[in-house]
Amino acid sequence: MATKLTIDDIARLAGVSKATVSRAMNGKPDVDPATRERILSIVEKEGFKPSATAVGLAGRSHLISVLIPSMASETYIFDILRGVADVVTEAGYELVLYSVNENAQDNNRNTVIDRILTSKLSAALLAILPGQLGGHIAQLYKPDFPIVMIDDSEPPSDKMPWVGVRNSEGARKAVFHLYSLGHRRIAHVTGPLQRLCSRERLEGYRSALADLGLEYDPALVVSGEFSAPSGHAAALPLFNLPADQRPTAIFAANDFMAYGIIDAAHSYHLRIPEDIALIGFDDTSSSVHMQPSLTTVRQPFYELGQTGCQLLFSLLEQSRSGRFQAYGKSFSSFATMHAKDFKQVAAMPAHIYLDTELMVRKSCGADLPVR
Amino acid sequence: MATKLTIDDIARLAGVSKATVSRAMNGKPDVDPATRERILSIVEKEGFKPSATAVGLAGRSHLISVLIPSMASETYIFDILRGVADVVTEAGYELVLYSVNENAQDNNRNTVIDRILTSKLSAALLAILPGQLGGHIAQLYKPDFPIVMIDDSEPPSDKMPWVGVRNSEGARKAVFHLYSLGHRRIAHVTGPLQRLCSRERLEGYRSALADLGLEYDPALVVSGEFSAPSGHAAALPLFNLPADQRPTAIFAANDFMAYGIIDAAHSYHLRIPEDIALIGFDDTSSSVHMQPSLTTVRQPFYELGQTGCQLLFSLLEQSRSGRFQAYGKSFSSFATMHAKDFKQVAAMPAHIYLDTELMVRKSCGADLPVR
DNA sequence: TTGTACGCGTTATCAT
DNA sequence: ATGATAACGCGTACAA
Repeated sequence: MATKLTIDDIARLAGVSKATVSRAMNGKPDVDPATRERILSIVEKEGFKPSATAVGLAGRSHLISVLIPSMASETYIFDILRGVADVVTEAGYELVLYSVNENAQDNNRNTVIDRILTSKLSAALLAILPGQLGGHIAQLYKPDFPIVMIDDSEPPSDKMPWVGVRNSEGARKAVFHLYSLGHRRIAHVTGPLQRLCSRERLEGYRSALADLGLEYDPALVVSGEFSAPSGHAAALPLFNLPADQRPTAIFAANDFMAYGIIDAAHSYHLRIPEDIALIGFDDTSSSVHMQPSLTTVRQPFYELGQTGCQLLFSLLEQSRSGRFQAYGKSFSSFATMHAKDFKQVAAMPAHIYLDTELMVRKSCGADLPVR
Repeated sequence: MATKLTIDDIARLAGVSKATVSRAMNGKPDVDPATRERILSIVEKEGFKPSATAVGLAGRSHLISVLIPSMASETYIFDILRGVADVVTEAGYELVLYSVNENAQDNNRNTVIDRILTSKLSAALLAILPGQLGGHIAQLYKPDFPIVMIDDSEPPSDKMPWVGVRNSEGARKAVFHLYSLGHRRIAHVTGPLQRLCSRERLEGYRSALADLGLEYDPALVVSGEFSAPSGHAAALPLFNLPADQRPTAIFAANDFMAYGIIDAAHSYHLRIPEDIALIGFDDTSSSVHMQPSLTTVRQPFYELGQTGCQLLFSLLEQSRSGRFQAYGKSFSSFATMHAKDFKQVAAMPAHIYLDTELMVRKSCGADLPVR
């Protein structure tokens, strides 16, 4: 059924005014418990859901805008998005998706962002914009419109709430693991160094070498572009080194470059992992299917989305003054989350770092005898 | 800037009433050209954008709801979504994303769908729901709320608008190609047969065999579940056949199963493509990176999303009575699309089939001498 | 051709 | 504790 039931209908059925119905549903304190109970049961029984548009017009939007890069071949965006979507849905909110063309001029970008701000459609913004795109969001910081950034962009300012991954730690896990397997000449193929995550992984690689007492050899560090072809290209100078200077292991700054390295190894008749051990970064969904299956540093993309979204809700909670109640029992899931998590959520720090996990598979040669 | 500019402000600046502003912006016929020009230029100059919420409340929602499965490990959903997002954005609409849990009870599903319908937030619905999920959408057909389904679900009724792929033709391309390379014992690993796309691919396989004068051998047809492990498992009975009955080529109903088959071949010390040629289906983004790179039947996922969305807009166009104009020059992109494409778009058929494309790579052995 | 007035569903404010 | 009323911003009959 579910037709054009309005708040007036409920008010009439309950014999009260619509104001009271609204109060009851939003958990305002000043409602007689008996009245509230009666109203909520009618709401429940009739299956009344407030019109999202009307709520929005009245300044209580239940929409969250989410920005993603449109060209993203990088499939992990989807995993982040799923995390976001699940939390948004759980909270009884809706998700409005905008895709931003990375190649477009600033103009285009700002158009989208303008639209989000001026349409006043949504209550907050979650930006999943890797690389340079993110910087442009920084200016948007307004006290009444919560924004959270997810991903590897540099936190543009101390004020901008931000969720990311401990890239440096992740890189260290990879290098330590290779060391434990007996490797001493460990190469690194970096990502584009204008991106913070690339620099952090490089930094982790270097600090791990230092901690292990290994010398940093510039000949063993090649930079790529996060794509498979660039990984292939980056592998060539390493493979062309004299056998006694050639690395016995490579840590690639992402999985796609590792794919390219596998391909290059084939051309050179080098076996992975017997001749060269390999570890990637990301745990892209296909990495487990590669031949050999790719050992990699897993980023918790789904959790990244969840966490970013929770942070956003906590900011929303702060900007609205402590309301945010559940819509009767029909939204009990949100009520639960609220009761359980909110005190601590409301105290969430502005910058959150999540941990990576080393996924040990075949390409690192963990099941081979230590060299 | 872009602040709280309302239609009243524009009206005041133009010295007319808000009604006239509204008419001018929506391309209503009964506005003096000079007045319209003046109003639009002011709109342009001030950068006025109507509040999306208010527009929605007034019954002119610019939101499109999109349903996707939440558990989708299947990354192609994201490609479809990008196609949808780009068309939606191009049209000056916004996209509201809902993820549906496949495993949840009907209850859960209907909750989401109910929310979409009763919140009256969006003007139309695009459902990207593979498999069984799709069936539930069928009942939703209402004349005033356009719905389009994308994907492999069976078109639930003649009335339900639907966009899909020519699965049978795609399968035929694979089999014909293998035949041209000299293969005569061609096996097929099917998807789950309760899904229409699996049955269609099987049907294409059989019809191609028939056309080529090859006998259909039930021993060469094994069913899988669209996952890599199921592909691995399905390969075993084929590899265990006596050498003279063993297939020389396998056509897998999707790429993930092909990955499993590659893995199984390793265990059996069978080389791909030298001993067994392999073709998959989908062109999942990682297939090009496999070792060997996977020859596969490409589905145009991005285009699927675009087309589905265009179909949806054409239905929207039908249900609103011939309006749908551009918002002055700021939305010129949509105006362009409108002028260029709409006549034909408005005549789009309810069911649309897109073509597949055979991507020839290494795994089929196309660069080997014909057997 | 243009203006007036109402409706959409909710929340805030001020009364009671 | 509850009610009445005024926004919120736009589209659109209906009137002029």
